[in-house]
Amino acid sequence: MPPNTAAKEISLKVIKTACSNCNLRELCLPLGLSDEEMHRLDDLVSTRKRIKRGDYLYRAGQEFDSIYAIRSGFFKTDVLLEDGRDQVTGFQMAGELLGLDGISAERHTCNAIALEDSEVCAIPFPRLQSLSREIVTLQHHFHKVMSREIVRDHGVMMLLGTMRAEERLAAFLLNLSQRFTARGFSPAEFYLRMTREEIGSYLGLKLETVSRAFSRFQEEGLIAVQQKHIRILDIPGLKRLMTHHAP
Amino acid sequence: MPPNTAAKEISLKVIKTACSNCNLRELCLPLGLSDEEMHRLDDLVSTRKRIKRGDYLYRAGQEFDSIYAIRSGFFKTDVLLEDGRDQVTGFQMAGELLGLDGISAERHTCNAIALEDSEVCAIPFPRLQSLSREIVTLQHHFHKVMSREIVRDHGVMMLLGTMRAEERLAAFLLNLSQRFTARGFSPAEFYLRMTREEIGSYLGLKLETVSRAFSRFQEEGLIAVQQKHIRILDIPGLKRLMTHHAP
DNA sequence: TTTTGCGGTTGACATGGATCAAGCTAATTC
DNA sequence: GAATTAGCTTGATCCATGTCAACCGCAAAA
Repeated sequence: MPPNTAAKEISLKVIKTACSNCNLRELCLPLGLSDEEMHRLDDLVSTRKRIKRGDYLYRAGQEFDSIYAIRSGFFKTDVLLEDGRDQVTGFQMAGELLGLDGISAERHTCNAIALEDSEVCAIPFPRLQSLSREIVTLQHHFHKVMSREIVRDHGVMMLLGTMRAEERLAAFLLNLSQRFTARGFSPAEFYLRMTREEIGSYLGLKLETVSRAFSRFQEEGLIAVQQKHIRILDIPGLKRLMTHHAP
Repeated sequence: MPPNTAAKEISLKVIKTACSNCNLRELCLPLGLSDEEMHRLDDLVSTRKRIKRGDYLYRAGQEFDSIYAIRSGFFKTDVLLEDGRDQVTGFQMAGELLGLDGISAERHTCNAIALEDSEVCAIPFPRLQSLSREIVTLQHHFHKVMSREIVRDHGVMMLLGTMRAEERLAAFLLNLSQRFTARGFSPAEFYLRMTREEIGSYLGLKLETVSRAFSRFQEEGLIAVQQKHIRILDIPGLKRLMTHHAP
């Protein structure tokens, strides 16, 4: 192999690691930054990490030092209660941040587990804090990201507190669809990365209930399910289900 | 009235408005700041606002410009769904912050309603952002406060997703008890500021279920209830209820 | 003081989702 | 390619909580 080829490969790799060349920059932390600012962020976000399917990115109780931006792949986060019960608190995909809950006690409060082979950018939190004191846009955006997480959680609380099983699942599918769309994928057709049990845990339901709801949706022509492959056939129908099925 | 008395009163009032003289400073935003830093925060947090019982501090949809620190009183926040369903997303007491959800879209996403006559300090958010670029401790603390809110929400999701009615109520009472304790009140005896319906909405239960759970706790000698007056008789008993009643 | 009404309690009954159980499907391992 | 297994589907039954309804009690209004 001629040496210049190797050099090119290396340099390509370096370029690909930078925020400024990441195709997720409009979804992720760099949103709204100028070129100059983004290059300063590049220095910070240099560590990339591969996580195999099933592996932990971090565990509850571990010391917190970085937040993570998902570059590719799919994660779930879950919380464990002392008595063994656990709950999935979220599913995260490319361009989303993991670890914000750890800031509060400087210790992670949940587990983050890859649901497929994934790649994340580690962002050392103290350095992010310094940089966001210098780059106002970064500070503002970071605050918005944290706040958005709070709003998202309120949505989940709403779902768990007031919706019935089928409404919850409809809301879940519509949410996935919308997030896939934002990433340039089909809004109507996707593979679920999580099991029925994980969906159930997230939605406060048992896996059997999730399965039955999928079957019902299929019978009613709202979706086509084949294991983890989902095609949404009637988005307005799913939306109607959510608003008109009030008790 | 001699003029110097009036002057004294005014100056007292001014002093009382400042963070540096607020007895909540160890719970609230100023936590960890030096005297000099706290005085700089004082300038920012100058606007006090009284909210009568039943009145809105802000409403979902309103433009966001400030977060609020509760100086005295008690609030609830709730989210409304299009179809009329609503859910209480939290109860807030003195020293806690309201409005963090509004940062994300620069618009409040929930209603904040006083459950008793209350007083809040308005903190203009853009100014808080500037100041936290200058005062590192303030920046760090603010990040922790936001993160703590995320962790709290995960706790509620856990509660709504995996706990049964009596466990939820036990968790709720223990949480109140602990927060009252942190404010120097009795851990065992307090008045609820909210109705059974509001508790139910927060816990994802109907008011009848809440009422029955209260009665059951009383029968079992865990608490003494008389309307809104609660005395916790057996804190370990309530804790046991939460961990050993797993399905 | 009496009236009114909201919030709370309690009972009887209904039901959505949990639980238990069996069988199926499609990966993964051998 | 067969065997194994994790994940999924479906049916039968059960139970916690919701629903509906009656009544109680305290606080505000008259």
